[in-house]
Amino acid sequence: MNLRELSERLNLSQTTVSRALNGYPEVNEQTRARVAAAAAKFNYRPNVRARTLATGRAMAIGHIIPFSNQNEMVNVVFADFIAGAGEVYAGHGYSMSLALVRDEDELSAYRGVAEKGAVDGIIVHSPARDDPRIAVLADLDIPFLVHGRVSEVKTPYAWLDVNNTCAIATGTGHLLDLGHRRIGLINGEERLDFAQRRRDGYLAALAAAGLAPDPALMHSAEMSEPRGHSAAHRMLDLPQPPTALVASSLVLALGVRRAIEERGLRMGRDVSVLCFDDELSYLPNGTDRPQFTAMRSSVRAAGRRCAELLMGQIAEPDQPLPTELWEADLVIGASTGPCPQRDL
Amino acid sequence: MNLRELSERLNLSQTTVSRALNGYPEVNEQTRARVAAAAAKFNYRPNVRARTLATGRAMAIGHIIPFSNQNEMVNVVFADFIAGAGEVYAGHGYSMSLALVRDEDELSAYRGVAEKGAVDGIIVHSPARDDPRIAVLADLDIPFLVHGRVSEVKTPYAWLDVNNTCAIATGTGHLLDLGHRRIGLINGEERLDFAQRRRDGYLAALAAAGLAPDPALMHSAEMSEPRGHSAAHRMLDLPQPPTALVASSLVLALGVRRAIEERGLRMGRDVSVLCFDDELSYLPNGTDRPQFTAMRSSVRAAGRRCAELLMGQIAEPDQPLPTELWEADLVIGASTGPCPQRDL
DNA sequence: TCCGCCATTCAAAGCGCTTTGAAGTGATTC
DNA sequence: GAATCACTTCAAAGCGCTTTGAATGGCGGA
Repeated sequence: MNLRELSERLNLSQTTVSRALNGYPEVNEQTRARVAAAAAKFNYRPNVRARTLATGRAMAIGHIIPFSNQNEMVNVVFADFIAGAGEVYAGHGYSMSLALVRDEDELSAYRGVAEKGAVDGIIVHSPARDDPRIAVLADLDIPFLVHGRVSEVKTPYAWLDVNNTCAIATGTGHLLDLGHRRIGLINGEERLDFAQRRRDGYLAALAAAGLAPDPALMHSAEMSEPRGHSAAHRMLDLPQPPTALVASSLVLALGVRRAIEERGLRMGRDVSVLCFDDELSYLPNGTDRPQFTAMRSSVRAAGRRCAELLMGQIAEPDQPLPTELWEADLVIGASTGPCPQRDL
Repeated sequence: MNLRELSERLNLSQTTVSRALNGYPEVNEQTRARVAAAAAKFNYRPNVRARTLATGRAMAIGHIIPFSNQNEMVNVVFADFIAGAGEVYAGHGYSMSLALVRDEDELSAYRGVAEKGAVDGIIVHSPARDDPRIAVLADLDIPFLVHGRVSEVKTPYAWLDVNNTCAIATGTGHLLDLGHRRIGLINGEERLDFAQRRRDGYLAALAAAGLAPDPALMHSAEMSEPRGHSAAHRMLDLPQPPTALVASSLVLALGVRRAIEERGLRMGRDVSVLCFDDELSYLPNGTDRPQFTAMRSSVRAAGRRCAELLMGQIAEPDQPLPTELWEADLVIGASTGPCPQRDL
């Protein structure tokens, strides 16, 4: 059942039927009711493909998720971000088009997704420091918004980011306040922008306390549980082990905790742990008395907001490009405590 | 730059240009080269919307992820499944359209996604025992495939599932072989089909060993870390606590482990834990000496296979509906050991 | 009675591509 | 020299919708 058939059945023109169904005012209310009834009766649904061709809008947002070959890990936060964005899209009649893209086909993939007309806008995930995607997208002349930032790109672009530097500086400062002096950092891959910024925050906090960084206390790798586990072990094996660890994600922190406990130590007493908590729905850190002391910022909320900002950009392309910087909250949990007076 | 413009520039008809670009044989190789060069030069990309209208195929697969209001948790396995499916789609020129759907708008959402022509096929996630979606989709007359099964639906439909009953029966049997007699089950929500089947497997193994199930040792809730944690505590608080626990997912098992350690017990010695491991990329259980003894089946591989099966169905609609049942592997890890001879 | 106006409705022109059926070339065959 | 054929190319008809610009008819005011 298509528009032509329906309009023939009703003895009306396609124009009138289309307008009746789309709520245009220049249709007699009686006619509109008749059309609506027939549409329901014959179970008519307009063909999306034809509609998008005619209107010129795809009513879809593209999300491009990069994943490399060496490291097939799908970003842990991705599901929650998508959930947040998806909620908003649904409320606005947009659909969401996902593309998982291997690093090496990045460029072609952008063409694939942004290929003329498949989507009205794009959200860029997991940007690297000098992410080439920004230039490509700017060139493609399609609205896009970056979840995160791209330090090395100086041309303006739309983004929403957590203040990672400040967050980790605050967190590290909290550990310093507790008296810790040897503090390790277990970070994500530092080619990614957020990880680089978190590292900056860590270094800034140490510097502010007059401490020199120790390369042996800085680790960077993909953010999985076993990585956190092995990195923590390695640091705790040092002649001068850290008394506190900063983990760049809750998943890493889980591995850190396992390592601590395997050594017969207690987290929060013998070793303090602070992590960044994206408030993932399936890995909640607790509300009243969180398991981990953390810098907290909901990635799901970020997804929602990114969706809103991008749709706003699409609706009003002449507005300045939106940028938003969110501050993370420090929440005190059970994983931190005063520095043990080990050598006194 | 569209096809018409390009063909005018080349002094060729749209037909020839279209055929040249799409690899049809009836085009002079010299002409084809000329067309290809011009297309590259003018950066021509065919408009996807127009193409799908003309061909009648959307070249997109829809994924519908349900989430309820009480429980906003996005299925943990979802990201990995999507990653697997996405890889396969990319290789076949398909794109992936996601819809996050609140339980209450389920029906309308199906119309939204399957709305005439938006997608060529649909993958159904997290089916419940008597999932109403199957009937709706069958009615919509669009190819679809269920990841999991729907026990109460008797009409044929395409599916791919892990043999959950058998997997958990095997796992529980393993614990029984180790001498455990009080074994707890920490399951997912049992309105979901897979959880129901896992429960069946647990009960079957107990029955085979001549043991009666104890309701106090059976827990069912959403699969998050804190739920595993609280459920384990509750069971270990019983006058006759279990000596072994079966957890329906690795995330639950993480909470279980935390509870065990909080009580000063050691997992694998004092309390054995067996879980179902979906081989999530960011929560690997280890390969040589896994942290947890587990029934293992890769959800990413399932995603890949589901995508293949669905695309096969779309390509050859007259073939019988595919169904596939996968067996999970028992992998022995550090979390299980012989039943402690507590009261002897 | 005529005119202009408002409320409806319509025919037709796209949107940009694919695909059908026909036609224009030489070259080859009888 | 006419007929056949393979190889290329083309004009035009969709695909199913939206939207423009025009037409229709009923009505009150002049």
